Amino acid sequence: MAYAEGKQKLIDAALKLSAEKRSFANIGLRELAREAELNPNTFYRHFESLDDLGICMIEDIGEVLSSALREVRRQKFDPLRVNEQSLELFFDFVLQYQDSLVVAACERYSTSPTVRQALEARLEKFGQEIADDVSKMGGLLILPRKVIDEVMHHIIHHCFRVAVDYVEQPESRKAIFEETRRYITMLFLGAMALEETKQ
Amino acid sequence: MAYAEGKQKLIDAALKLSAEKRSFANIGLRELAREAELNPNTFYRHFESLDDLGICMIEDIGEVLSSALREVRRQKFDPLRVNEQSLELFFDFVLQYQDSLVVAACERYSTSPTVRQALEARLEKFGQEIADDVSKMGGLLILPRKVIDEVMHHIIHHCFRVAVDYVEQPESRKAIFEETRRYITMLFLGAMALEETKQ
DNA sequence: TGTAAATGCATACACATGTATACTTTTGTC
DNA sequence: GACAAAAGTATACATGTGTATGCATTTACA
Repeated sequence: MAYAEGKQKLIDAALKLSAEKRSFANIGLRELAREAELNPNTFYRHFESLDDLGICMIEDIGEVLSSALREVRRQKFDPLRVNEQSLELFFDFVLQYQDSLVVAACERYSTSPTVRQALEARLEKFGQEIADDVSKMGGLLILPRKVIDEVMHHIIHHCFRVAVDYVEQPESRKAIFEETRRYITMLFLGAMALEETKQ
Repeated sequence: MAYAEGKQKLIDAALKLSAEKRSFANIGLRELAREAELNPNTFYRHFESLDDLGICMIEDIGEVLSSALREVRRQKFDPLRVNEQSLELFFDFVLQYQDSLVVAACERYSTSPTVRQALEARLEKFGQEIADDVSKMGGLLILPRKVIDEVMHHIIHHCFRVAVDYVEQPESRKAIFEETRRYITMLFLGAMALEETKQ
């Protein structure tokens, strides 16, 4: 087994409560145990502090997102002609892993520097993975890898930001979808224009 | 007088503690009173709940930012040739009102929906004010107002996001500055390119 | 200046929290 | 099957919290 049953239960409880509250910082150890249906003291068997649990939770989220991404990567994705299909894939994925997405978005401003850092590192990695695909794909994109990274960085931040609203405001989904598509197109066009002015 | 002395003290305390903790949600009423050097119960004389105080704090921040913006608006600002001068103005302003900026950035994902909403409204207004200037200025920008609003929306979000790092990582300031400049240029160029493909 | 409202303080209480100590149950291994 | 480690539980305690009640002080204003 990867984790002891209780440990995983506590992590799951943390994820659920964090998503509900949009904050990991003000979750109590007892509250956590209650949600996981465990004795409060069991917490100490697995974690030495709440921060410790926080990092485990982030890693858990990272796993979920990365493995889901592996699926998405199979699809063709042309960022210049961002088609409904590829973005739909992303937003479906948002809905499927709501809690992970919401927590990832919210904890970027976490109270705990350690949690924040762990998350930031994961997000960066996430962006790189997508940038890999984009740069390999080539196509119309003659952008240097460095610029692709830069653009992806912005896109990731945008997507995680709007993901929260996308989850919680079903009536806005269409608008968010469209805004995101425009945004991505805008960024790539801008990046290319900027590149041209250089030469 | 605008506010009773005690009320303002509590708001200031909330701002300070929120910025330190990067979270308003897990501040206690007593903690607040302690920071403000007031009796815990005095809180109830001014606010009916913590949420109530939260909203007052956001409005306070809004005032600070808007009045500061009025200063900045006097300056010429050409987003297409984003020059050091205008961005420096912004980042100076970030450093000057650190706490307000940090809280504004962090509370976008606040636990309390009411606080979140109040903040979002303020930020939107903030973006509009800047868009006013940009669109009046005209210059090379032949973008429709709607598009300017859209671009400003993205820029505001970007700026508030990086503001936190700008405050807390002095060694990254130069990089953040440069990245932001590129970002703004990229967005405007992209918006123009997108507009052209329409015609 | 007198008086009522606004503001602030002291005490008190019930409750939830984090944590320590000691005990029981489950699990894996020789 | 024995036994040690891992996981889970029960009880207890000090501390911090939100809030209620009652009283003191300041402030505004007629």
